[in-house]
Amino acid sequence: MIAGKNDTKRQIQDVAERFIIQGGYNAFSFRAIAEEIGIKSASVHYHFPTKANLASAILARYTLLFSEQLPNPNNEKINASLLLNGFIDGFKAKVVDQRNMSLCTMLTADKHILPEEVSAELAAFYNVKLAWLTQVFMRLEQVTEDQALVLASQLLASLHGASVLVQGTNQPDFFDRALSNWKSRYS
Amino acid sequence: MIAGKNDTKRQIQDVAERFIIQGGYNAFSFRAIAEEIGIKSASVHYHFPTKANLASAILARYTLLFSEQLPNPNNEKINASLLLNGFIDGFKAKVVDQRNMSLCTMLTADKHILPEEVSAELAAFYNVKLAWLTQVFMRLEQVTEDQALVLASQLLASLHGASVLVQGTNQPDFFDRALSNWKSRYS
DNA sequence: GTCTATACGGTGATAGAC
DNA sequence: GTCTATCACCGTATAGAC
Repeated sequence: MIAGKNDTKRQIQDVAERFIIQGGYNAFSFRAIAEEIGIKSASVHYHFPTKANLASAILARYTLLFSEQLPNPNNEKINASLLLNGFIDGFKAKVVDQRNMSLCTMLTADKHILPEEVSAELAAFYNVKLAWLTQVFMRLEQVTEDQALVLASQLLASLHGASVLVQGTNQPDFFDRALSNWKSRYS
Repeated sequence: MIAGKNDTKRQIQDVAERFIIQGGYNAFSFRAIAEEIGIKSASVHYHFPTKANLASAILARYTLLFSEQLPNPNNEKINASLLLNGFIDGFKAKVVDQRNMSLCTMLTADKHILPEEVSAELAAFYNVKLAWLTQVFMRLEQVTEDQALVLASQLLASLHGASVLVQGTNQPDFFDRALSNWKSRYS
């Protein structure tokens, strides 16, 4: 066996994450997950006792992975505008090329029906992104942290909104249109 | 009776719309709707045979109402910057003050699991908004229609993204932060 | 760890009485 | 137009065997 110890547990999270990305919190079920990976729903419950437990585990894993993949915003060897464009392109790859919304956007939409356990993880994830962007903008624009946070909020809103427009209109072009001011500013 | 002929039909749509706004397409049921307005689920099916039928009726009504409430973008008696700020403030009132996402944002999130009948209505709605904003920007910036569409896309993305950030972070302040560049530009 | 079996409520939808 | 009654699922979750 090449697979690691927690292979089934990982598979469950992978499949469930995909379901959430496609249809939100109410669109994934223990039965559907089990069927897809070839086990029974009772076995899924062995790894994750409740639905809330599974969902928050997925979100925690997602946040961790995302944090690890972000380069150090204060690494002087990397140009700040390069860092920013990399962030934008990474977002584009996820939500436009793959015709999806991000996991956190989907769960945010379902916030009203989310178990507290899950919604608690969401704010933390947004703060990771905002903190990173704030650092980058401080380098790029030589402004205070407060002013950089405003820029970070503007860009992050543009990114999330662009993904909504792309999905809603069926026109992938909207992403570049909606982000054109940011791209030209730091090209 | 003060109520009009189609009062029950209207009530059903009102309640269902609220459920969708709060939890998406999978979060409303004929039974829950019926219970809230004091009838049985079979009676709901009398007015709207299927779930897809009800959802698309709600979206069609929403689009129509929205279109009717928009002022004529080319009415020279109204200042163009006033039109734009009115649009932004209207959006803010819906998604920030009421702590909700808009109906179309929610349905867009659920696009992958939407009946074709429903998803077909979505693009049309976005196009109504974009066409209106494009007209306003043509007046404001004296630019070509293509250039105005870019501005319209940028603003609409900012608005939708801001609503996501507000929900996800629990910080209503993010709306004004994310929109500050637009507001200051046309104040 | 995974299985079978099962509990129990929710779901969209329909037939037919009033 | 609204009702009762019913259908065939699907949902989360658990007990207990292997």
